[in-house]
Amino acid sequence: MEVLPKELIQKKFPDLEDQLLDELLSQSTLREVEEGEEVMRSGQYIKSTILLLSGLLKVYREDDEGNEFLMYYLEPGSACALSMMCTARTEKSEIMAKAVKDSEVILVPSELSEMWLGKFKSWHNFVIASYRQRFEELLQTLDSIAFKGLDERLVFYLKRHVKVSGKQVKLSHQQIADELNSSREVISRLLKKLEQTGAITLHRNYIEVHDLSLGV
Amino acid sequence: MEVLPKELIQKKFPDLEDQLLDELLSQSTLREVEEGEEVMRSGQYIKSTILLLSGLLKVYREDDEGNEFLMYYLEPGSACALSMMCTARTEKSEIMAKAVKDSEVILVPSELSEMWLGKFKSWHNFVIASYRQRFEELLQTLDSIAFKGLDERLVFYLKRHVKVSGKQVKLSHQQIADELNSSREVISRLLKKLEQTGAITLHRNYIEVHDLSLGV
DNA sequence: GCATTACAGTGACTCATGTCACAGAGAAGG
DNA sequence: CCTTCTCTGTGACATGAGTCACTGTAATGC
Repeated sequence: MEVLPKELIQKKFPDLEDQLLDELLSQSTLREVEEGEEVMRSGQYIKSTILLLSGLLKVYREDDEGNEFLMYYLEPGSACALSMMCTARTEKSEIMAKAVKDSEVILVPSELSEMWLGKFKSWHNFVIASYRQRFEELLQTLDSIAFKGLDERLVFYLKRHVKVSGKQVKLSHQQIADELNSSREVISRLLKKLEQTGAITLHRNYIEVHDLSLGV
Repeated sequence: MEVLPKELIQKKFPDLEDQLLDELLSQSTLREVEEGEEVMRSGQYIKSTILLLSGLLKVYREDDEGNEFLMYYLEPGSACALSMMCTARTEKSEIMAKAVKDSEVILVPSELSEMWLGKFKSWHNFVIASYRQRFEELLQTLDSIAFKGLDERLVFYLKRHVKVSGKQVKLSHQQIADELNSSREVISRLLKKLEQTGAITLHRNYIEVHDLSLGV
């Protein structure tokens, strides 16, 4: 357990009121997670709200057979709505959060979070806003799965990735396939096509994105 | 505009505090919608929160080409979280709510709803609970699309339908196909298979559900 | 009662994805 | 330098789902 730098939190979460920050500082814990490490799993341990201070998390679904798909990324300054959401986790699949980069997260015990809802207007707004944003993102994901072919989903996926991590996409085809719940060979082929349109350039273990609008 | 029967609302929304009900009664409007009528469309008109008093609504997504798929059903006593959620509706697709049966909805202007969040603890809880529940249901839908084949999705769909409307499913194959974003012929075949397992019996314009667990 | 319409069933075909089986090319480690 | 592993590329094939064309059959309307 470390000292939380108030200024940093304030910078990342500018909408939270001062008094709340003080409580946050005194009552929550900071945790550093390494790239690849699992941050949470729905319904595991004591539920706490997770605030992301630095780094990058991905939130994804995993079913009983090990299939997974990406729900969305979480960037610093945002909260993992799940921890508040998932009262009853659904039958067979779980929601997982994993660090994509080394990250720092703040863990807020649920009772506290619950209490703050009534006590601090800014916390309340923050939570509501989080719900909204996640809901929207989830809808987008849903859309892309329901209506689009894998080719478009791949472009959508790359766009999101570029947005959070820049144009050097350091992923193997296998990893991408996993997150789209597809298979490597198929992704390889689609990526090849994208390369032919000039949208991207393929390298070993990373992809250079030029202009994804060419890939449609 | 009619008089809202307080007792009825109280019965359907037992968790809302008394004082809130009074404000609700005096400041919101009751609207009756007929089966098949559109209740809302994301981003249309003034946004208001919708409380369902009686009947049944379905909430679904529709993309620019007229494809649609069902998100979830709303039963009396629940709120349409969307109206609060969808600040920025996403590019090309819209969320729609349509009455499956004749229904009565209460329209709460957004400013009011917003204000109540701070003023009434019970409203606040109600809203949070709604968010949670919708989120969960959306996740379930997402799951079924992402991981399951159309056969399982059909079973999942029928189950939901039975839950809200009973074992006499009065739908044509075409309607089902639409809500699953599939095509009639395919649904016909799958239904046929289900009939062969004894899970259902097919009739013209309606399906009799016996035991969907046979259909897996 | 006859014509029309909506719904349901079926076979043939296409297309997108997924799977299997390999092969080559870099990386990594000794 | 040689071995081994991981990542990538590709062809052949299987499967699920969508589409087309057509038939039959119950409901509806005049």
